[in-house]
Amino acid sequence: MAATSNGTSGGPNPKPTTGDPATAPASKAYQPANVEPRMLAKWDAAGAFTAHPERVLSGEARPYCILIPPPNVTGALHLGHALNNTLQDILTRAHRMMGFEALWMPGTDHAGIATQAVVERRLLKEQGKKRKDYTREQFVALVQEWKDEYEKRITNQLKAMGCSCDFTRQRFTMDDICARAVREAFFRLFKDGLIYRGKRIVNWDPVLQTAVADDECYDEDVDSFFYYLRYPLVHAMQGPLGTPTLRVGSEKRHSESGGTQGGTQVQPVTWNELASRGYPGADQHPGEQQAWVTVATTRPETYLGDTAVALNPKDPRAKALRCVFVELPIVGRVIPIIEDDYVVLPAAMWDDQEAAKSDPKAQFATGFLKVTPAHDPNDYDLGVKHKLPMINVMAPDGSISDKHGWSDPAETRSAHVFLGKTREEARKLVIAEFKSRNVGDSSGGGGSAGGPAGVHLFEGQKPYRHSVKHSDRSKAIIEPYLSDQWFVKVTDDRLAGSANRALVDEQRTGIKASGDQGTKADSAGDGSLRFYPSRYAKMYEQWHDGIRDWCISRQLWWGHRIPCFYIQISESGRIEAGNPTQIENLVQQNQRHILTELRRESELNGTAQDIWIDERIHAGRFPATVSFPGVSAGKFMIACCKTQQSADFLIRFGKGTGNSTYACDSRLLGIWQDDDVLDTWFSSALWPLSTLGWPDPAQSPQTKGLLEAFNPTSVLSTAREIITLWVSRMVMMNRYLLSGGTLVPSVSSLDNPTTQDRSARDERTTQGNGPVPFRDVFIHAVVQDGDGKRMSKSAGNGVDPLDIIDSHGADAMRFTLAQMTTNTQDVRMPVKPDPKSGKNTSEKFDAGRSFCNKLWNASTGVAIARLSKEPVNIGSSIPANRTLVDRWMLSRLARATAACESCLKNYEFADYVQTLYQLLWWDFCDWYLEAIKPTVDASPEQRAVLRAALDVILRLLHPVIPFVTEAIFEQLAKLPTGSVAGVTLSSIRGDILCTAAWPKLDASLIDEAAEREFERVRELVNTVRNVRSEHQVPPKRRVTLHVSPAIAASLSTSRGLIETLAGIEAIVATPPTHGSPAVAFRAIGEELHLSNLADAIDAGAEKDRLTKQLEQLRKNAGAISGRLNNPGYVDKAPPKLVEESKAQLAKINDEIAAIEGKLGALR
RNA sequence: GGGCGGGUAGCUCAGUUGGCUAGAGCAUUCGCUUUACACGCGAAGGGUCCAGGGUUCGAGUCCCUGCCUGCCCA
Repeated sequence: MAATSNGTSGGPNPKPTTGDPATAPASKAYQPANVEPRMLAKWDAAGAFTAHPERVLSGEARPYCILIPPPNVTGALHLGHALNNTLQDILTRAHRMMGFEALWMPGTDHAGIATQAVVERRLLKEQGKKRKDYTREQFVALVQEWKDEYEKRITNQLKAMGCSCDFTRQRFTMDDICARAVREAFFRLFKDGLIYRGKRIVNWDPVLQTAVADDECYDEDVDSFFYYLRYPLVHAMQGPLGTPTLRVGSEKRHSESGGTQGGTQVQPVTWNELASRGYPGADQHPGEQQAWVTVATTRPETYLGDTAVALNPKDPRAKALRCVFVELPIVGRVIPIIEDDYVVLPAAMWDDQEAAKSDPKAQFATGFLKVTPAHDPNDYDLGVKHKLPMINVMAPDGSISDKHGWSDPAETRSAHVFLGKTREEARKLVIAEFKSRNVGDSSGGGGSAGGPAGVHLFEGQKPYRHSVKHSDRSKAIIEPYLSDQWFVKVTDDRLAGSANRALVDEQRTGIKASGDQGTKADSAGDGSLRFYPSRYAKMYEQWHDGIRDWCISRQLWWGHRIPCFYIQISESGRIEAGNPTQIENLVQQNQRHILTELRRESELNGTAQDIWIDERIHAGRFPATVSFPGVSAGKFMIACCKTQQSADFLIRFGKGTGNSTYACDSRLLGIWQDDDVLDTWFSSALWPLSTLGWPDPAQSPQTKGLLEAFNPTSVLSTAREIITLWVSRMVMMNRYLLSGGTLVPSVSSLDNPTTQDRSARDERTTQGNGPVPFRDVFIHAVVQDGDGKRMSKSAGNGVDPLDIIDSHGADAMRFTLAQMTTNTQDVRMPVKPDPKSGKNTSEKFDAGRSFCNKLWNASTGVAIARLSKEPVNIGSSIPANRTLVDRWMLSRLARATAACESCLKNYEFADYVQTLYQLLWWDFCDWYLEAIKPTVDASPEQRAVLRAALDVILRLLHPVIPFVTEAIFEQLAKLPTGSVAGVTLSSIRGDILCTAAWPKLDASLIDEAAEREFERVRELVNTVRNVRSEHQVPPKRRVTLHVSPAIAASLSTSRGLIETLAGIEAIVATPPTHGSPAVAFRAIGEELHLSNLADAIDAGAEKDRLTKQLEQLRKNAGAISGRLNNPGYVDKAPPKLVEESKAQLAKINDEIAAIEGKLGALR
């Protein structure tokens, strides 16, 4: 998509700018709406966020790059995005100021199934139309409109939040640049044997008729039943390999005879026979009656696809059942009984009855499990293990069908009753049919109810509540469905192994710190990927240890279409439809001919290297015939294309040779592309490559130089559930596709494609060693509501960032979100509707608003006001001239700057914000500004420090609250600058704050003596304030502080400070006049007095105050002396600590004595 | 079922290798229209650090068990 301008015209902030708020304040409070749009325009005009890769490539600047986790175009951004984007912006802005060439790449994700489902729902609701009422192209165009709309909304939200993204380089996962990367990646992985097509059980959504991923499903408890079905036992002839031939059911067969059908003889097994084989409980049944086993199932309708019954080898019945078969009622299929310890024993057979009670399945189990490999993932595994046939009995819409793998009903009319029924209908019908039949009835017999001697096929049902998978998008119950899908072989060591090796050693389990090498076969890691917080590394590693191949095909229209092509060969009436062997032969005979021709022509027109002609079909890797959804008989996979041109050529080739006749009188009818699209995560996995222009950045001015300059990127900031879905896949793709150090991967020669697999294997052992896509992964917290529930629109507890921006301002939102970002996994945001607007909001954002207001008022109302009155003199602050409070302030600034740098490095956002909160509010506003008010107008030196202090604070705060700081900086920048030795405040570009340099404060500014002395002042002031408050001295009343001559001398430099801050008329070195109203108190280790508090001292209040103090002191003294009386403490604790305790106790005891004396005097 | 978090003041959360009287913001109470800020200033109250056991001179912090709660994976 085209680059979007960084203008504010489309911005969501509706309020117009009403002029310079500094000169025309309508209200005393900071009004973000008056400032934010103007700052956006300013940044835009400066092109401040456009990255310059050439500066990195030339060595002028180090790169700093963050790729935005692309939000879905399904909807607008929510608070979770706001949090993540705030953090990314803090990092980006800070590093930009630190002199890095910063690129924050924005973009959006096409979110295949989610977006398609949203658009389909809207079309149905608004126009009553379904997807298939449109052509594929029409429908995709409609989704594209939706995408354009939401992409715009998302972009505007990002801008309103102040995100310093490089909007000139915005990407979309389906734009041309990303599409090129997808084709290239698919092509390479396919060619290298890392993408394959295969049959698997997938989560099938029968409504949307597509495979969906686990993360697109949710589990919900459903009230259901366990049904108990009886399967009659029979003898059957063995197949050639000792397995029984599946016998097709028959109308003709009678239970009493051993009729033959399809070469298999079937005879009932009687209870007598089982009894003779030692089957427990067989003698409880009439001896001549046909025996049965009872399977327990929650899904009776799938019995149509059963291909075995399984029981546990430890089951005492197992031995007697060997070499016996089961005949599926109605269908008549004869299936084997297999033994597998996967099967849960019924509770009664457990050795440990307690454990059996706690296993709900054991409570319901009969010990016999029906095995339906095509409709249950566990059964599928059993099917593979025991080499069972897989019979799919459903159509893609979930109805019972004989067109997708089930062929027996064609020969048995009885089973026809199920065809076309939905899963729910089929379930009822199966139960009804079982209820109407007896064991021993002919399988196809007419439904007569069991006579008195008959035993119902239906044994009963028990209520059972269990969790059932549903599709997120359609809410339909997921059908485990066997179908043809595309897979990435992530289990390959070049992918999963390489992802684990990317972790830094200290974050890998199984890697000992030193010495014990080789505990893991792949212990030689690259060590460049690091998780913050580190615990997530374990999750990442475990994911790869248990990873399964990744199903990447989706039966959707919205997405990257799989770049693989099929040919169809007509059968000229000579081939029996659906006959695998004949079709296979046809392929064998025709394919080479067609492919040879194709290769020759593609070489002639220059697209040969972009077409991977797949001859592995000969090795049986790709099944020639497929009778499953999406592919019909006679259609074969032939090639994978890398470019649109090569695809076009292929289609032309198909058309042009449509009349050519090949062997067996068959003809090439055409070539067309696979209908499926790729899982959205496939394109997301390439995000660090595609956004930076891979495979050929030079092709577009937007991407030129990006890949070389910015991959590996600096950090990925994302949510934890994304670790498995996205982080892992990006690492695998980046490392694989950039391995070998070549940016543009060379396409291997096609000279010898049939042996490619083996001949290239040795070279490939070095593949997967490319760079990681990002060095750090920061996992941020999940925003929850006040009850710990995840925020979502559907739950009604969501908060829209734009609402917060309207009510509190973008800075306030950012500040609050950053403040909440501690190392925990969740952050709670109590939500309540705003009484005025009805929109959801949270009081938590008040903190951010107050903070911005405080900064605004302190800056404009005090600092800038004073600086404007008496400009700073150039060269005016050198250390020798600094007052205590200036030295202290500079020391605080130097410490805060260092703390901020450390926090940013470690992704400690809450600490970063806390540091700045304390610096601004406690240090700068509460103490520094108050302290300098009486002196600053007369002191050029102090004005220089004030100016520098504000400047440093603005720079440190800018990454968190960019708007208000930029607006203040605008005013500050107009004032002349004085230098403050030790403080460097420079600019990278222009005179705006977002490209001002990060402040440099010399470590020598850290002044411990000034801090100690200021602490004394602060203690004294606090104590005086406390005494005043206890005695209810009116705030305006000036009191007199009496100190000893020694203290008076030591306070000489801070006398004015103390007088200002504590409301003191004078500090005198004489005791209060005897008999005058005065209060004694202790502070800074001395006994001091305040006089002139009031005309008369309230003795009662004073007594209360002292008594309270005394209690506290005695408690403390008790604790310390208790410790000192403990011999263990004195012997074992560090001596320094013991000494400190002793000194402390002495001091407290002194104070206790002094207060006791005073209390005595008061009585 | 496997793995990972959390449980500290009324609320939301800090609390570094175990060591000063366990902190902050909001809320509450009291005082204040003070010349930047009531989105403010000054002061105060408020905690059996989930429970039980263990290690230690000393545990909110380390170990074990249990309870509650949330998430990820299967």
